[in-house]
Amino acid sequence: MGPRKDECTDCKLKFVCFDSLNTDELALINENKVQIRFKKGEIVSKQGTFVTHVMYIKSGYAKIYKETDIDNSLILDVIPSGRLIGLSSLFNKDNISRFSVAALDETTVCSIERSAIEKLIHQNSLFSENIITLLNKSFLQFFDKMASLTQKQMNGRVADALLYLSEDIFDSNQFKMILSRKDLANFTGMSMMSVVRTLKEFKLAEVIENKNGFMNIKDKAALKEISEKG
Amino acid sequence: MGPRKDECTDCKLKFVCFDSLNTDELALINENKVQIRFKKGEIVSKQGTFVTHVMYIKSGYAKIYKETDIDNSLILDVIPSGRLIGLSSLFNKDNISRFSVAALDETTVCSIERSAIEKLIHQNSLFSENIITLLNKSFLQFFDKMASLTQKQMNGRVADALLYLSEDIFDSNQFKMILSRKDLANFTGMSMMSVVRTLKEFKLAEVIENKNGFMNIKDKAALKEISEKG
DNA sequence: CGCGAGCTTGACGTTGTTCAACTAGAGTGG
DNA sequence: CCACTCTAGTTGAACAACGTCAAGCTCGCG
Repeated sequence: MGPRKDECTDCKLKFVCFDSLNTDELALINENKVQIRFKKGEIVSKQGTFVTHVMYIKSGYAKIYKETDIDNSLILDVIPSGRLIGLSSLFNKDNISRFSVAALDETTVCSIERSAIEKLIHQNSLFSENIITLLNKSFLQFFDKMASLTQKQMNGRVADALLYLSEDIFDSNQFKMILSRKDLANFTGMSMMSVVRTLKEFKLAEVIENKNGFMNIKDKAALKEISEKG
Repeated sequence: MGPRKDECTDCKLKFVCFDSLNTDELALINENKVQIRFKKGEIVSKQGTFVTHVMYIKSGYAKIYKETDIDNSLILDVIPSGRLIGLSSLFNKDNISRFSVAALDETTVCSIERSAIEKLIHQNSLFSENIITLLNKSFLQFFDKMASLTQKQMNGRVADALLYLSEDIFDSNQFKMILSRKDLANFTGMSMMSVVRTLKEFKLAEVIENKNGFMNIKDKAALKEISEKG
């Protein structure tokens, strides 16, 4: 978890909105960022602290979660590499973070000064458009998640979570289970025991396979049907 | 519900982000907008259609909702006058609306060409900042709503809904109940019957009063306590 | 080999939904 | 002005969904 400097200009991973920046602008980002490695489980950013940075996930995975009660939280989203965290705090007068971020695996984060991003939004309208596009993508995604959480029951919600991991995060039917059962519970708004029972049902129905910390979606069609039936 | 032209430049109601526009820019909005009146219950914009406009609520109230099943929906938000709807569709390639909008009362809407707003975002960075600020305010609000819906049980969710109406929409302890029981159910993720029972409890505990379509919050402290206990 | 964290299981209790019957009030036509 | 109808709201009883509790398991690690 030591700070480190890599050049943004050389970064092969720069994504979406960074495309619209010229060399000078990338240099501004470069001067105002720190690269940090986190181990699995480490907290990247803590709810209630001041938001001074936007985080770019260079490699690994992170979860964004709201801490509600002790021992209870809500995972708002799972973030793979190539995506930004904390855009929703831009231009926010009340500077206090409304959520925490933690690494779900060995994860490298570029922590970029918020003010640098805000400056670029002012001077580069294409960058600004890209930021708005990114925000709006998450927006629509959250609407769907909200509908899933409120309108579906356990089978449907677990199916949605697995499909989300498979399609949006890993783009594969087989993936490492970076979410613990407790995490899955907090992601679906269920108790851990209910998650376990639901996964067991799926396993018995031969819809999924789950061994050694890996998830294998054997029958995606069935999973989609479960998701749609609610 | 006939179209009509009022001058944006004269509009006393122009809000937040429109402050940052100069006379020419306001004129662009003016040339690309239509003002429409809706009666209570009328649909302003329908899920599944193409998004071509951003809507400004000039007077009245609207609900934004996702239609899930027949006879079931989820109210994402209630919008009072002075606010914009449809910002989340800006710069979205996939142009199809993910939610419906309906009037909750006699409501006047200014329907503004999406492309005009997008053009202004490109040419006026302060406007662009204001749009991002607005988007982010809703973002943080949705996080809270999601936490409420998933972590609290009925009493807490109904309390949250009433507090939201009281504090964020009407800014008063007494207000016209623009949401029907069914609406309240779709807003809190409950069945209508459970909403009725919960409100009855609140009435018996003298926390609220509810007659002739008006809601009166008699004991806000108690309501807040219910909200916090979950 | 033993310890502990994460996971699994079953029995049980609570929460909230469903169904069905009923009521109140608003609008309609005679 | 009165029945008539229609919709929104209300109520209770039965039931399903889900969480809680407590016990036991598994596997990696010292």
